[in-house]
Amino acid sequence: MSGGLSKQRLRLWVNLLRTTRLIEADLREEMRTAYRTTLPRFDVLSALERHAAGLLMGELSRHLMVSNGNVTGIVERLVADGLVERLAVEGDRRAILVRLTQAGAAAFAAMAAQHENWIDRRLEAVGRDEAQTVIDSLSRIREDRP
Amino acid sequence: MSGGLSKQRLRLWVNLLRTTRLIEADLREEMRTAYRTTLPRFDVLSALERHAAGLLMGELSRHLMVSNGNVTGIVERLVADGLVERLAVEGDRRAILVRLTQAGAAAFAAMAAQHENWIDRRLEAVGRDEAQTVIDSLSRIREDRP
DNA sequence: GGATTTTATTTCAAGTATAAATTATATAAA
DNA sequence: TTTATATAATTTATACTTGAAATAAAATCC
Repeated sequence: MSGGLSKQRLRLWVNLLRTTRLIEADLREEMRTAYRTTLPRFDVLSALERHAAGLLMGELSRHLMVSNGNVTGIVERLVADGLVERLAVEGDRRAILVRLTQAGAAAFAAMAAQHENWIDRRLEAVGRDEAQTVIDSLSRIREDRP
Repeated sequence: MSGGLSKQRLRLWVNLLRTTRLIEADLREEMRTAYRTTLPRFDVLSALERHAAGLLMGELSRHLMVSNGNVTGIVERLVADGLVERLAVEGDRRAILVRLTQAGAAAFAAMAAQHENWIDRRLEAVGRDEAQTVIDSLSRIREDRP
């Protein structure tokens, strides 16, 4: 045993989990009261906003790191609300392209600005360099695993 | 605007979320295949293991940072499996004390050792000092907000 | 003591999540 | 071509999750 290093890593994991959950809870509450929406819906809109040409259901699922079937349901509700549209894909009749509608893009723009503010306040305790340090560590963790 | 600091904090949040989700997905898969169980169940057992005298439902819910009603369901299933027991609380007939059974303690002990190994491998990329640095940053984020 | 409020938990409806099975289509191989 | 295999998405069954409402018991007020 390497001097309790594995215990230290376990502590890191617990800290990661608790911090993420805490911030997620705050964001969920803000989203709910300010926009009557949920985090998963926001996440979908956010991914689509970064891909103006649209995304396939599978791509969306991989971007968000949630299961395929899950995305089906969330997109369904967003379509029902007119924020998202589904389009047939030229040359592959299995695939479906999902894209923001104008209403969806507008709704997202308003939310995204507030979202950035909430995060800014929530992470007030970290400055630029410290943030970069943590980002680097997290990136290395994610990349370490082929 | 402070030179894009809020954008940097947003990047930090995205990194936090992606890393946590990635590790959670790995752990869920390990838990499922190795022990036919789920992360939420493991989390409940873990909290109870750290409190041998048991926890009230409300305490459990606060520890795990999940809603009250949620804990009810998970504990229910753990009770059905004989890993957890519910006890009346002397002097307060509203409260319910939840505690590991012997079987639950044994099951958890086996899982916990493996869990630490999985985390150790998953966080191989970070050493002791780096881990401490990240833990400090995360702790400060959590504490910054009364 | 009795009314009011607070606290502890459960129930409920709706949404989110997974894994496994299914459907439909596309691609490759024989 | 026919057959086999792979891919894209949905459906299904089950579990997790929340917020709000309901229940019940305690604590506080007057």
